[in-house]
Amino acid sequence: MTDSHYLTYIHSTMGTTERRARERKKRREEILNAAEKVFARKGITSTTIDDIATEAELGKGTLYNYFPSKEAILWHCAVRGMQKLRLLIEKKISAGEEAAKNLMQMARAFIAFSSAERDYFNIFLHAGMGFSIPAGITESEVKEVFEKESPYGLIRNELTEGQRAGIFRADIDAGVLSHAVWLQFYGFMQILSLNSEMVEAFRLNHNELIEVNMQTIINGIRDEKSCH
Amino acid sequence: MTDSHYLTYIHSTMGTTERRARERKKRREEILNAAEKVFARKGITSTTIDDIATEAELGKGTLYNYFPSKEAILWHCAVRGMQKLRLLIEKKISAGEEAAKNLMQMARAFIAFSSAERDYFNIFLHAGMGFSIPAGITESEVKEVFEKESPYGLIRNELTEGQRAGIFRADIDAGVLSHAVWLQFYGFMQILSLNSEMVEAFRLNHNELIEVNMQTIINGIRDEKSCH
Amino acid sequence: MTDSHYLTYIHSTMGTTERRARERKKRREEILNAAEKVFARKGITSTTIDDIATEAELGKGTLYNYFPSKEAILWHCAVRGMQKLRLLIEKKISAGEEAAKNLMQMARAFIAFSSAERDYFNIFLHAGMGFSIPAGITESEVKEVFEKESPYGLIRNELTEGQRAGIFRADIDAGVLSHAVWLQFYGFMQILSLNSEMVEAFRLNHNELIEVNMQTIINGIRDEKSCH
Amino acid sequence: MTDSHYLTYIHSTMGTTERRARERKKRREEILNAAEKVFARKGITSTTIDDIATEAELGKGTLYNYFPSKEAILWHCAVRGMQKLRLLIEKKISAGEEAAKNLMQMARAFIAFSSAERDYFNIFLHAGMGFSIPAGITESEVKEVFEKESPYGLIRNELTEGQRAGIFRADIDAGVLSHAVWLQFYGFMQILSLNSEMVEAFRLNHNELIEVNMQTIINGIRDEKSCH
DNA sequence: TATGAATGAGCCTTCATTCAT
DNA sequence: GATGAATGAAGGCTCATTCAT
Repeated sequence: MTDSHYLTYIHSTMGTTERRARERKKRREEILNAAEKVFARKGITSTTIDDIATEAELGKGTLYNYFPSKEAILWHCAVRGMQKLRLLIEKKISAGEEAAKNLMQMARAFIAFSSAERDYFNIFLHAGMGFSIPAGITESEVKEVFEKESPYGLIRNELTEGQRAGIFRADIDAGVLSHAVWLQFYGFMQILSLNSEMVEAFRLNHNELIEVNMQTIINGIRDEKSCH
Repeated sequence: MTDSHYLTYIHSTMGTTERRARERKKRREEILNAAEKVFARKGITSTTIDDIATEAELGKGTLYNYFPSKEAILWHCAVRGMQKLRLLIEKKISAGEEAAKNLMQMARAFIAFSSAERDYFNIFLHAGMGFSIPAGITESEVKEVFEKESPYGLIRNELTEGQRAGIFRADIDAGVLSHAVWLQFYGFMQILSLNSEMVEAFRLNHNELIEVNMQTIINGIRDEKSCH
Repeated sequence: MTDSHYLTYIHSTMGTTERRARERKKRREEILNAAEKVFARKGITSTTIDDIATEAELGKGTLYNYFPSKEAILWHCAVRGMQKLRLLIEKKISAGEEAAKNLMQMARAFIAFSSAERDYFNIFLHAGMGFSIPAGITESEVKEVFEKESPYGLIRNELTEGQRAGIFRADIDAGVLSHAVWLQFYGFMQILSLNSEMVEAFRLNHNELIEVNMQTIINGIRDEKSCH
Repeated sequence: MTDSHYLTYIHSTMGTTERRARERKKRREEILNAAEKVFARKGITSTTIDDIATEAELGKGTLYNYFPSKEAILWHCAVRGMQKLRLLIEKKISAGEEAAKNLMQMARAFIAFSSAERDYFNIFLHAGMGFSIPAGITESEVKEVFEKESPYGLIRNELTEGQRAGIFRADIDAGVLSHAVWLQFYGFMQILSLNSEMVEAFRLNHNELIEVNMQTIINGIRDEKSCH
């Protein structure tokens, strides 16, 4: 019974717990990976728990050791999407830049994302992401994700900055304006992603549509006095 | 067997085809009425064909003599909603008025509708309305409805007029711009209607949010040169 | 258009409705027949809806057009069992006979039934029959069945008569006494039916046990003064 | 490494087997304690192995080191209940007392127990206790428990004594009579415990019902000649 | 011995659609 | 045209038990 032995014991105990937690986390991620794949391949409503389990090469029951319901799996996929989107946006903006330019950069990141990760928009919609509260998830969880993981916070920063600099209309509360802009960005991308067939049927150019839209929004919030 | 009886018989024979068509149409409407009631009461995904049949006081099979599928019923409800919305908008605009004012009036009609007929927004969303192509409905049917029954045409008129008058940016094709605006109006209302809980959770003012949004869109498409 | 034609029309309409009802009833009975068979063969908890559907040569969904749940099917089987038991008892008693003799006849009918229709006792138990209120069935339904279909009413008649004749103790309210006796008959048969293995393990004679028990109960309620 | 440390080590080695056995037994009891708590709280059918493991603050797998199955856990809970009941009864009877009085005392103990420990009756019922043979438990184990731990033996003693004293009918074998009485006591309590709702629905007095029943049973086995 | 992740058969129920009458 | 009984695939979720560590 040396100290080292004792320490080893402690250490191994700590290691076990840690390893367990690490593996649990990894498994969770694998399940979400599998879910995303199947959602993309089969569509969300057609995806069954079995499909996800098969894709994850796990037993059906195992999934329920990690998530309380199918809906929760979907929601957590959506959270990941938000995180990805936010990271993408963060890369495109810079602290010193003019707010309107940053906002336009954000918009472009949105565009890039919506085109590269179209599946996430379906997930966002079905998860009620971007705003509603799914069963099994608490309101505060949703709020926290919204504020910390979604791009909302970034938008708000730019808007506040832009108002201070006199570029954006200051007659509207920054909170309200940020929500409005977020919902515009978001709602538009979502509706577009839902309806790609019709965009094609009308022979519209998807990217042009988005570009126009984003410019419109940003123009729309400019302080009119700043225009000359 | 009186004359009147006989005459009635003759008469009914003569008009049989017409009457048949009239009655068929009436029955269709009744089914849609029933469907809308149930959709509003139980929510769309929870509504079954049985529910609609019961509400319509018809046999379940009868519904299938009038519509090819449940989805089609939903879609036709959505078409009705579009028609209602369009009528509402038409009342608010006038031919001689300035395009920007007419557009703002349209926006207000949208707001009024989305609040008075919230159920229709759910129907729009679930029907994939506003853009996608449901099973059992042909693409051309969808296109026709979109162009003739939806407010899209009205928006397009105003935008064209506004571009001609130099008020709205003319560097963008009217078709693209109209789609962009329509999608903005529509997508925003929809996302809002889906997420009233979170609007409340964040203590936002629903109407203010809408008003700001609508103004932003219209401001956004103004010709910047027109501003001084 | 003769009267007869008219009448025929009416008649055929009536006939259709009637036939429908008749067939519905018949189908219900067939389902219950099938259920009873499977319950007896596989045991109640092991029986699945699929088993019953297969036995009934019907689709699984069809069963749900006739009964709201598996539990309800079980309960209705139990009701039938009660009716059978009551009929059997009614045959064994006669209006003019002495109450104690009639009661003993009842007891014998109980014995006969519990041995011939042992499966019903399992059904009674699992259905919570004889007293409790299963989901999907209203309390008043249960009460009505208990009073009209179960042997309870017959027991009560005899006890009242026996009290009047001075044979049974009259110091106890007839209602209470009837319930007590019913529960004794019933509970005893049930516990016995549940535990036939152990009866065999102890090499007890099943019928003797029952006979002794029944006599004991009837002796037990005799008016002690009547004894000399 | 102090002496005490060393001594402890020696000591623990010497007594290891004993201590092991002691601890094993203790652990078993803890599991049963936990199980009983959960059974009472959640109802037996709704209780899962996980629930029990959580309540016992043990891993799920550990339970399987102590009991072969969930059913076995339930059965051992039932055995404990029997022991409690038997102890309760033993306190109420005295060797010198008349058999009929002792029997009535037993009945009262039964009543007290069924009311104070209602959960045990549910356990008894679900364990098939009182008579049947659960999987994982041998017939001889069941028999032994029945004879040594259940109140059956006490009942049998009194009946034999009562027969000898000429108070109870001697025309029936003591074994059969004891079983009959035991089943009556037991079956009646059980059926009552299952059906408290209906007892209330019929506005019956629970305690009166029991008292009447118990008296009836005891009266029923009296030797009729002994009555004057 | 203790653990808890993994398992997967199994269950009840729903519901859009068909079709014989 | 009207009806509603019949269908059966499909789906989300549970949970006793096993087993590698």
